[in-house]
Amino acid sequence: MRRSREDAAETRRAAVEAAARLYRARGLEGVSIGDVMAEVGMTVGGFYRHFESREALVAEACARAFAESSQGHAAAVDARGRAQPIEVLLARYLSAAHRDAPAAGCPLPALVSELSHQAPPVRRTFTEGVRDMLHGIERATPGAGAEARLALLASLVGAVALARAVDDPALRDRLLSDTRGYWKRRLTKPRRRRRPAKRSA
Amino acid sequence: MRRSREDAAETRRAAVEAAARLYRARGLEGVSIGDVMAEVGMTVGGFYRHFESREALVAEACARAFAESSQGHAAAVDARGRAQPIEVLLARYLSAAHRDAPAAGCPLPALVSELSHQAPPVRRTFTEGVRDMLHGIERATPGAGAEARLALLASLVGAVALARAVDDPALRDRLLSDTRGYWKRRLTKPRRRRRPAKRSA
DNA sequence: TGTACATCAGTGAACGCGCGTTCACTGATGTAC
DNA sequence: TGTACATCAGTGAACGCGCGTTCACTGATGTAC
Repeated sequence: MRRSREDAAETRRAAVEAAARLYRARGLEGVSIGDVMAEVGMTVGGFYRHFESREALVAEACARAFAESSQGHAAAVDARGRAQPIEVLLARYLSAAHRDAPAAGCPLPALVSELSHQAPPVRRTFTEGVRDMLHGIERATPGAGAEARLALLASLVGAVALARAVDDPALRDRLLSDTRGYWKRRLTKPRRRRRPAKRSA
Repeated sequence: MRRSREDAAETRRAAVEAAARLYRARGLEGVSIGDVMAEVGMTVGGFYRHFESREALVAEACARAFAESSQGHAAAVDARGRAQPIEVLLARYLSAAHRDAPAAGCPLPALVSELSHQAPPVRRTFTEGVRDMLHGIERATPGAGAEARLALLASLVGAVALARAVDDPALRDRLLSDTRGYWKRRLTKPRRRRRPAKRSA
């Protein structure tokens, strides 16, 4: 039952996309090759026509997940190429919608603590993803220092990961809203609408 | 080969302790019951004399890991029961030593992203651990607001988890030191050695 | 205190299961003439 | 353009393996008298 080259390429693409979703939703250990192939309507056997090993798929799916999600909130660049204000990034990243839909969200909170046990190629991909997100933050916080940016990155990832892990609804919400409130105040305090007003003039 | 009641209790205790270490080091999916029993010098069969199931051990080992680690840096209480200053908590939690020894460290960064896939009892235990750590932070930051404390909690967990996940040594260090630098400045800015100095007196 | 027996902590083999990977096979697609 | 053949995407069964759990067994410990 050979398929055309286009069909085959599409199968491969769909498998990577499905894996990128499933891994974020259930974790790297929670998804088998059979799960991924079933998701694209095929059986396990065909997998090895497209990928050398399970690990190869994991690495590729991670890369794809980062690409997808940085087109979303993390990119912080709008349709006209302007950096989006930090408020938008905070509101999107630290939203209940993001917390409740890991399959379509940022791979960082979904996979952080599994990653130290992964093979080098996967960790390399992940590291690139962290750098990408840091660049997004830099674009969105022109006035902030390097330390604040790293602390913000850690805070975003930690808040979403914790909000997903915890089982108390109130705490799940507070983790997001308080973290959002803190950084919004910190990073938009000056409120320079036109110019900063002099202190007593 | 029956053992005395004391020996049996010690076996159980040692198994929980070993599991608490192994789970933090290798993740919940990376440790089998055989691994845990081998660590205490026994074979798999004996396991079910002490625990109802694997899941029961996971929940208990999580609780134990939190108890251990809150006696360490997270407690923020010294030998005389005084709350330790926030600098000490930051320096310990965001240290290379903590990053490089997950087996003895805080379970939060070690297990966060695996937790949303765990059974209810494990998540409940974990949630308690998050609350404990938040209380530790509250004791160490008497002047801070609720939002800052949640943001700090998220930042601590995120920074250590990311620092472990990433494979670039420079970034591994920056995640810790910049996050530490940011919060130290934020939370100890006033520098009131004795009293705050009046602005122009 | 001493003896007889029940208990049960730990052993090690066995179970069913799901996993990653391999393989002989099939038949539509691609290619050479 | 038409035909003959090689290619190879996908199938489905099989493999070896490690896992969580069960079980008959063992012999030291605990208990009843």
